[in-house]
Amino acid sequence: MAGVSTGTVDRIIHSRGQVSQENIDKVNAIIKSSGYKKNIFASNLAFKKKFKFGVFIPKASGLDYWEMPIKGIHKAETELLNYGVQLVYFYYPFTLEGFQKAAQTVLDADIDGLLFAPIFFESSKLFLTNCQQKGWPVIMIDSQLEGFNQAYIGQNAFQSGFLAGKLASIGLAPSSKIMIVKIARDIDSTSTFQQRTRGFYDYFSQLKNANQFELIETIIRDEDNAFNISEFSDVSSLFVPNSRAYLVAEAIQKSGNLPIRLVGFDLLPQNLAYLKSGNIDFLINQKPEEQGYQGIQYLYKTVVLKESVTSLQFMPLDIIVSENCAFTQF
Amino acid sequence: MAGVSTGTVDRIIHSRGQVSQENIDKVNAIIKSSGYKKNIFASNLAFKKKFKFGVFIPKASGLDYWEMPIKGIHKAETELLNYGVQLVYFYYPFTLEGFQKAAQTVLDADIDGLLFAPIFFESSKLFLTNCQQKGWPVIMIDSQLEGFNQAYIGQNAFQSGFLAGKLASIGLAPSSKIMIVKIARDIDSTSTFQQRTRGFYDYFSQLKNANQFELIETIIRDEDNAFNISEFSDVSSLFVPNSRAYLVAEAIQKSGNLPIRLVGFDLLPQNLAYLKSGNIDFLINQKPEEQGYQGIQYLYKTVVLKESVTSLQFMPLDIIVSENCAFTQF
DNA sequence: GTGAAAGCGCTAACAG
DNA sequence: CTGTTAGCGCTTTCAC
Repeated sequence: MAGVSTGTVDRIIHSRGQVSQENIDKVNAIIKSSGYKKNIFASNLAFKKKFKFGVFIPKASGLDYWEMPIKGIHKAETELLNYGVQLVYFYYPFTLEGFQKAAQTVLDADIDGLLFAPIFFESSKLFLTNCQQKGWPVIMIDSQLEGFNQAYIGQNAFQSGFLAGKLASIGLAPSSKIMIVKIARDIDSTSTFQQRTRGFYDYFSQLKNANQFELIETIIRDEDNAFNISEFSDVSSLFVPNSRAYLVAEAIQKSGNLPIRLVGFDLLPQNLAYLKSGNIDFLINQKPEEQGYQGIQYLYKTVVLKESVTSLQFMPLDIIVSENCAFTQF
Repeated sequence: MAGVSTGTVDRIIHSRGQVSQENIDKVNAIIKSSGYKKNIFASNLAFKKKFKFGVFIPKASGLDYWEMPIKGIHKAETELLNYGVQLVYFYYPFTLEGFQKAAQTVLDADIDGLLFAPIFFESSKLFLTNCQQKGWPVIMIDSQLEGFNQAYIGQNAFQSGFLAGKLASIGLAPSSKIMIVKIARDIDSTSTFQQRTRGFYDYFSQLKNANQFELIETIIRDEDNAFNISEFSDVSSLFVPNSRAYLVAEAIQKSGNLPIRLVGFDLLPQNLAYLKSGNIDFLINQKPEEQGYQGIQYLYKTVVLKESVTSLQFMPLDIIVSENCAFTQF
């Protein structure tokens, strides 16, 4: 239509340069007016390059949280198999040293994009700077690296704690005692953990009658140490700001199923078991499978399809009780 | 590999016949052992046919529920535009006659698959039988047509009522009064409505102490009739088994924000407003946008990609409170 | 029954 | 800067 060859049109569409401005304008005008859209089938057929995306997350061991994002990542991998996408996995043992060692391997790899869980904040910042220098598109899941304007898929940790405040207190008699149970190896004093706790407190401070509940805390440093719930028999509701609610649930069950409200995070098999037995009342689901799946899809859309995608996607704050846990997706 | 031409292989793969059994076996064996998968891009490129899917749902009017699935359908439509998919919309006025009239139009249409909301049960059964005779792949959303072994994406209505029972009663003092508010034009006495109500009752009958709560009902036939909440000031918790909780919330607000728990369905703008104002406590989200989106994707995968997809997909029972409503997807 | 061959629309390498 | 052309893997027609 423009009186030029397909080669010229191709150069214009893909901005490969080496075309006269005159032709660029002419062709772009025709593309617009004729509503031309390229045929994806023909395009993918002819375009043979394979894309490699790195997956840089902690190694799942046993009934681990990190099995869950992997599940979603595998799903995306299967779906994109015929679409010229290949994943390269970099798992690392869940220690700072393990992370740092693996980080170097990742940086040496030949990849076109990266899915990354920035667990270790300081090291992650350094690592991310290196990635940016290489010009890699990076999508982060699970934890948000503040101060970096990078793509992130995961929950708003503050808001999830805020929500937990509601769940821990709804329907409770005024002046009830609510306790935060901090089961924290040092690794867990992550920003996510802190932000959830802050959000939890914030919920109560914004209530119209701020003194309606009494908030206390207890800290358990060693998670092997049995939690003695009977010490806290006057507490109505418990909040565990990480995935270890099952440890508390176990204690409650052993003490004869005390009727204490318990709110926690993550659909680990252990947590689900106590949800069904009634010892855990609410779990907030981070949708880790979805995070993994969406993360890979993000890379596909960004790198392969060159679409512009919103880079900040907060996962919904999914409330799970025993009555709806069988119907969660994935 | 089998020493035959591509033509022969093609005839075998598509079961077009006119091939010797010997070759059929030989080629099938090779396909299996070599793990051959056909290149979907090349296939679709050579196979020039465009696919038309019908969308057969009620016409949305104003701030209507049916705007929501359409949102998801449009999203899928945009995504699949370049993939040889075209949608044809058949909207109908939300009456039995409107449905029946439109149904005939749909049956006369030239489409390769159908997304369908079987609101009017009896007529839908007849319609569906006709679709099956035409060999159309059909995906139903919103309501499940029992007795038909057809693809469905939507909630399990019974279980959503069961969940509502939990939400309506959690934390309540024993012997509290809980009321079901049936705001039903006759149209609403749908199976979905009934099933939710049954699920709600079932929740209370399976409680260990079945007499813990007192359940009552009230029926409002004409939704323009103001609901007089002050008649029920001894009620602790209300359940509205359809999307009209906002009518009750309005009454509560007008009566001075009585502290009554209110549980309803669907994130209509009106409902969301009362969720934020605190007059509605829980909404169960059917994810109608997701249903529309997934429905079209189902047709695409089934018809275009010829993948086998699970045909029964229950939507999650999504619990929305004011603390997480800003983070729902879509 | 079977094989040969002409596209499908696009990409990318090559020759000017 | 521009045009030409050989595929990409599959479908389908036509000839045998």
